[in-house]
Amino acid sequence: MAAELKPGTRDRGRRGPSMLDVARLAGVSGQTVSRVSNGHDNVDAATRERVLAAMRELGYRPNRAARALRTGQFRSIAVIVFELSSFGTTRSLDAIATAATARGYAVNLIPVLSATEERLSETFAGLDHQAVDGAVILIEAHLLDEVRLPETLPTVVVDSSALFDYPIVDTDQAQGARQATEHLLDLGHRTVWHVSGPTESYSAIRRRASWEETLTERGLEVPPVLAGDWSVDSGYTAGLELARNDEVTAVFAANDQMALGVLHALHEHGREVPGDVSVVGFDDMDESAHFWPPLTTVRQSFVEVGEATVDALIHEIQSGEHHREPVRIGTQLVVRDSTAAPRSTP
Amino acid sequence: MAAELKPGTRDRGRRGPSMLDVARLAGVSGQTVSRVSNGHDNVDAATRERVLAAMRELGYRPNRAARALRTGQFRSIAVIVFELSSFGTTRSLDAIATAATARGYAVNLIPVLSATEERLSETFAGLDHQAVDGAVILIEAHLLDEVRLPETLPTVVVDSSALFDYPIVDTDQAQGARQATEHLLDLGHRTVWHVSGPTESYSAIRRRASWEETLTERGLEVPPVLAGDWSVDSGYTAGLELARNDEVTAVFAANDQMALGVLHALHEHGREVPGDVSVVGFDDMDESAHFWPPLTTVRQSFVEVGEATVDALIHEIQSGEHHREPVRIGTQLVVRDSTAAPRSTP
DNA sequence: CCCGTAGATGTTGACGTCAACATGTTACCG
DNA sequence: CGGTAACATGTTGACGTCAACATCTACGGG
Repeated sequence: MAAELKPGTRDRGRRGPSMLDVARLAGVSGQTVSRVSNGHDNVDAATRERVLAAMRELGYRPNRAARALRTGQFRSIAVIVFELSSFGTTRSLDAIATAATARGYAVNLIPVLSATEERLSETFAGLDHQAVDGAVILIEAHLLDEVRLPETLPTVVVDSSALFDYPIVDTDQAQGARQATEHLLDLGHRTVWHVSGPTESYSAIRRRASWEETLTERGLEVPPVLAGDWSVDSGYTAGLELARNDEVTAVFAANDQMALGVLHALHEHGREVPGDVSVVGFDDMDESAHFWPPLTTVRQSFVEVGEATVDALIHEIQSGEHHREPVRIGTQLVVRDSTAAPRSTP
Repeated sequence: MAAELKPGTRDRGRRGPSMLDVARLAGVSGQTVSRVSNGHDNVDAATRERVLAAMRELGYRPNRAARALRTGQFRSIAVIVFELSSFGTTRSLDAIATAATARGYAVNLIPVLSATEERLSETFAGLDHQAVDGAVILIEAHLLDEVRLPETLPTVVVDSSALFDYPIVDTDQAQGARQATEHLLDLGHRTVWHVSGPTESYSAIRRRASWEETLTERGLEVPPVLAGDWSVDSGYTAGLELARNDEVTAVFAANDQMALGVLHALHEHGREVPGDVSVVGFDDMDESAHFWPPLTTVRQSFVEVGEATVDALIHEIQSGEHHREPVRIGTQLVVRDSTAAPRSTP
């Protein structure tokens, strides 16, 4: 990609017109301009027209800094992310940014440079320096347990934690994991192996717990868990182990990226998918439909989670109260070619 | 994922301590606090210590709105994106955010809700409402040709356009495409087919031009281009066509996602990779090493592009001048299993 | 014909910070 | 020992906006 600068001169340094400039041109007071600018209705229609015309003529834009200084609100929220490499994080960020923008809030993207406790503390402390009214924390919760959250700022943690007593918005991880597991069992598999996300992630923990519960409910053996970290590489490593074990006929990976790694390892070892082994993922990335074979997976609605998250945060910002009603966003199983009945059903 | 709110009370509404509170506690004037706060060196060491102690005790944080109002600078840049679905965009955003944060600038993420001209104009107009000193535009350039860029704001367009006369920072698209094409030719392929990015993208245009040039230089036939749009789906569609054509033995896709689509189509039609057809991508996504077969691709350094972009923008913000020296960031061919010599070299 | 009232508009001051300028203090020079 | 540079610190006002309050006008009822 290329970067380019706009040519031509530009009067940097000179500030734009202020409310008073508009007021002068329209022959009214600054306050009236303010009222028009904020959409208050106690302004005569003709006056409003005159002010709007003046605004247009001067190219007036309200100064956000002054407004924020005066009102004490920035109309801006921070989103703290660790890495944009994981599909889930990226999608959530997109959804949150879209929802916030639609609600008239700006989004401050704050990357944590490395996932050490120290950096994280630094970032949270720095949050007070940012011009924001609240924050969404898009980082696996475990890291937070050691770290003091900002105390003076409304905060929503996406991916809940044992330390916080009531989760507000969540993809229904349990439902999704159950759908994946049951799909494989219903096809006739004896049991289902699991490649989990990092133990520090509560999403991962819930998916795993639900997988285990589903097996137990049916009185089935629960195979040992292979722990990954959401990355393709970790899925591949787990896959190598699974490929060596002839007993494995069905695998549920906690996300699509790890599922891809598993597929890779199985291919390498000449185990056919879905002939020898069936694989299910979680997320439904754009790519998943084109894996080889196309991946059966669980689709979650990042859009809904993003909207609910932003709503909860804005509600807290504006009212000072928590939104106590938990919201569960449903999941949907998408069946593709990576799953089939086991070759030899006894 | 889950969202959760911090429990406990919090004194919303009450503002934090101001400079004057600190000044009072430290027994100095507000101005001295300001000097300490801004790291000026004309403050006595003992006084500075006293002020810092007072800041710590009160939990003082400078108010960004007031500072911005006073100085006229927000120390914040906007990044305008269309969708976070494409790998390149996401990676660039990550790199830009990291670079900007490291340089003390906040990042305002501004999503364009749909890629219509109207929405784009709206977004650019709205830029003046944002509390930012400059903007990075991370949208394929073609859309911009129809749209007035913000005029009063330093702006850097990532992915240059014919309308802007000097690209500043760029992955060396030409070099990358040449590496990919030559790699295939050096393996003994007669010619190389190309699945291009959207014609509105200048990155895509350059990759395509360089591929064509490389073939022409060697006096080889230039096959018709298959036009994609960066998406996996479009790669799959192009792949279907390529799979039907027995003459095709080597394909260069303009990004990894489309390469994945091509692989899918080839598999479906029973054409072996790399036995029958070799495939090269562009980007080196995390996933690419685990495609089946692992994908040969061109790695580009988003980090360097991001840093150079932010540097150029900040330079313009602070000096008012354009940075005229173009920068080209090199690419690197990563050879994996998706490429090999053609089966029958005549 | 006066007063009350509602709605439109104006005036004032403060939000927190920092640049510019003013003042105070120390120390070194010839 | 007066003069003055070099440095530390203080005072003042303005950045652009909006809430609170003050004023003005028009109109209807008594």
